[in-house]
Amino acid sequence: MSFLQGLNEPQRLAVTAGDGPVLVLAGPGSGKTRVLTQRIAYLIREKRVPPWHILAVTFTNKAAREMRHRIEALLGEPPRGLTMGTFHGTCAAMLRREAAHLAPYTNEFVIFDADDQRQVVKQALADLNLDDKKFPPARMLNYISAAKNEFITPAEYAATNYVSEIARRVYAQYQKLLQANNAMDFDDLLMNTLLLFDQEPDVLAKYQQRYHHILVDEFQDTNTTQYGLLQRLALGHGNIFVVGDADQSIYKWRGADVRNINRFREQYPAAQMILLEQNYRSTQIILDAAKSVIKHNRDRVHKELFTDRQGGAKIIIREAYDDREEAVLVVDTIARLVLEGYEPGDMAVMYRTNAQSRALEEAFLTRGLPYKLVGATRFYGRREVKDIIAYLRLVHNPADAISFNRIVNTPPRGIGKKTQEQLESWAAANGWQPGQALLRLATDADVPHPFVGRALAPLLTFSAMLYEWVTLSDGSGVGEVVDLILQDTRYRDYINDGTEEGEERWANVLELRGVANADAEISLSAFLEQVALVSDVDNLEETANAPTLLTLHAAKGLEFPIVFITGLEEGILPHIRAFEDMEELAEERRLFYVGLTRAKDRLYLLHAHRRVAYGQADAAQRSGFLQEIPGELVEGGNHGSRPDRRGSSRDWQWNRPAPASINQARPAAAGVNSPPPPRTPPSAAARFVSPTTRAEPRPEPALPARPAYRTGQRVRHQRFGEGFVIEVKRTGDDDEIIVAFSGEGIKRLAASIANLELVE
DNA sequence: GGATCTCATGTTTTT
DNA sequence: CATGAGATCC
Repeated sequence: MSFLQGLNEPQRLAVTAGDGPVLVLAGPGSGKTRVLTQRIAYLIREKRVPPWHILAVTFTNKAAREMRHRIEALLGEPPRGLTMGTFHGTCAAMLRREAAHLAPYTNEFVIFDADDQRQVVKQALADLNLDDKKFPPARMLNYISAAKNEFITPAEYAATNYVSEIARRVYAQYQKLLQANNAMDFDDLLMNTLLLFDQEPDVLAKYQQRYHHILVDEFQDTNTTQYGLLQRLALGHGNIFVVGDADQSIYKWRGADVRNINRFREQYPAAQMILLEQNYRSTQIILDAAKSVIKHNRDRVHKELFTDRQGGAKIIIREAYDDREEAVLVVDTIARLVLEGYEPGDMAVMYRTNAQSRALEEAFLTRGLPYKLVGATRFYGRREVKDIIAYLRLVHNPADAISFNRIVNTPPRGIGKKTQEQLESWAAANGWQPGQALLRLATDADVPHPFVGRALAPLLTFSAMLYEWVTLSDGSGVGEVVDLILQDTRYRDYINDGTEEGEERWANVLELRGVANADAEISLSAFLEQVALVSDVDNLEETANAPTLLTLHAAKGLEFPIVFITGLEEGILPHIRAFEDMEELAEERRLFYVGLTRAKDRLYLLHAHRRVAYGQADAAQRSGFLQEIPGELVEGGNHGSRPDRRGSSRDWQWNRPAPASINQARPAAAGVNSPPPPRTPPSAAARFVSPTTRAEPRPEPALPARPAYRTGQRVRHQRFGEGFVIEVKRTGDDDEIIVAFSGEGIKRLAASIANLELVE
């Protein structure tokens, strides 16, 4: 029984638990993924449960993929028929299969993302003659989403005040529009599945009979609707195995309800409860810090987490002058740790908001170091990518008015506002959506229509194109359809305007084309579903050996030997929006806790003295959460405000970090040209690196040596090739060198980074 | 009809 | 700052 080996007692209990409800409360790093995968393997191998009788739900596609691989490794063969995926993905599949019960939906329904949702809300507001200034679409969407997460239909929606009464009406109209577009939003996937279960007992019975065992990961982040789905499916056999950790609940804002854990215990009083308290991930120091922090939350069930990894490197807390400097500190430290033998891919930098990635990216780019970025401007959120997907969606589902509106005149083809209005009213009069109306023009030459004069020609052209694509899509690969669309619309000319940005956009289009071509067999429908449901973490490349930049939310479920958490300031973490509400503050603390517990070996916590927001720098205050870490766990102690720096009249030591590039980071490379040994404090980078990371005490590193660049000097650059120096600017600690390269034009380079070779 | 400009406006976290 | 909406001009 290889898959029971190496399990501790509670893990073994969980893996081999008998039938009936089981609740596993699993601390961070306690091997919950292991328990889930091994239990599935155990059920299949030992209990002779056919894989198709098992449903396993995870939070991300990536987690699902990983678990499937691990199960396959345990079994020695793929678990054929096992249903494993996200709630959304699993529900989408069921809805697609049961579309016959979903009128007016057809099985060609599309999934609308946040952008599309906003468009629909705006349309709904317009339909109801409501001012979208007074009722911002984003706010309306919050109401709508909250309702759906609570499994409340428009008819059941109880308005308690003026705004929620408006929200109720908008919600109702919004749903109508979605149906007219044959579209569902993310929440609908869950909600409509649950509605289907409740309205069609036969359908529910079918799935109850199919799934004898249900396993759920990240149970603390389920919402009411998801709970309802699980509860319905488990009626009867009651074989529901859930794993979660209330301390890692960080999606309350998305409708997740930690109380589902209590609800579960009430609903299944006989449920076995198993605590996983041994942490296999972090050092004692890191675990102790995390425990000290989370202890400040009230009303939580105490877990006694422990680890065998006694001791460990102390936690390093540093203040930078501003966010740019903070980023440089991080990158400097990463470069140094790499020199010490750590793999770049072993490191992650985490932050509260996506906007914070910017400074970090710049620091990496300046250094010429690669990084992996999760989120921010996600690939599938890019304008050009969304355009192409909108074309595909329209081909797939001509009723999709949102996609139609997006591309009807993109690229511009002479179908302006007025023509669009005309088209819309003509379509409405016939009970069509605009896309369907347009197709009529191509398929039915005699159809009476109101278009005359200038508007007619572009409409007919576009109509013929759309018809051509629809025809082609029947029986051809997605890639071919994409190619024809790109060709017909001359999309490249439109997007690639000769600027660097245009190049990039076109490259993104080509990348999407690559995705479409990757699988020759995939249907348009499956392709669209796939691109709608991927998350950023799903696309996280394992292979590239580079540090990962990601939000604390995205970090959930991941682990790294070395973790940096930046922006530990009041207003950032905890976020300013959480100040008023104790519950939200507790969630911010859990978020911090999640970040802390991602680290295996080393933890660096950073905050800045000034932070740029809205393009303006403001004084920032150290996060109160930092105070919750005991001083003995922190390198040099945990001093709230550090007297040696605070109150010093000048921040000069932060003004310009000495860039210690990888090539020059060898300590004290004092050459002939180097300045005298610093009376000045060491560079920011040097101060940041913990002394414990060094084998022995050594002199403070000197600033990098400065080779003698002179105007006219011929130099060679690794990437740019040969050129000659036009100008040398001595600036503070570094020289800026302006070089004219024969092939690449004029570049400004930082001497310490560029690593120029002198050419005779 | 379309391009370009200004202005204001607001940023958490995401399947 | 960065995006979006609205106005203005071609």
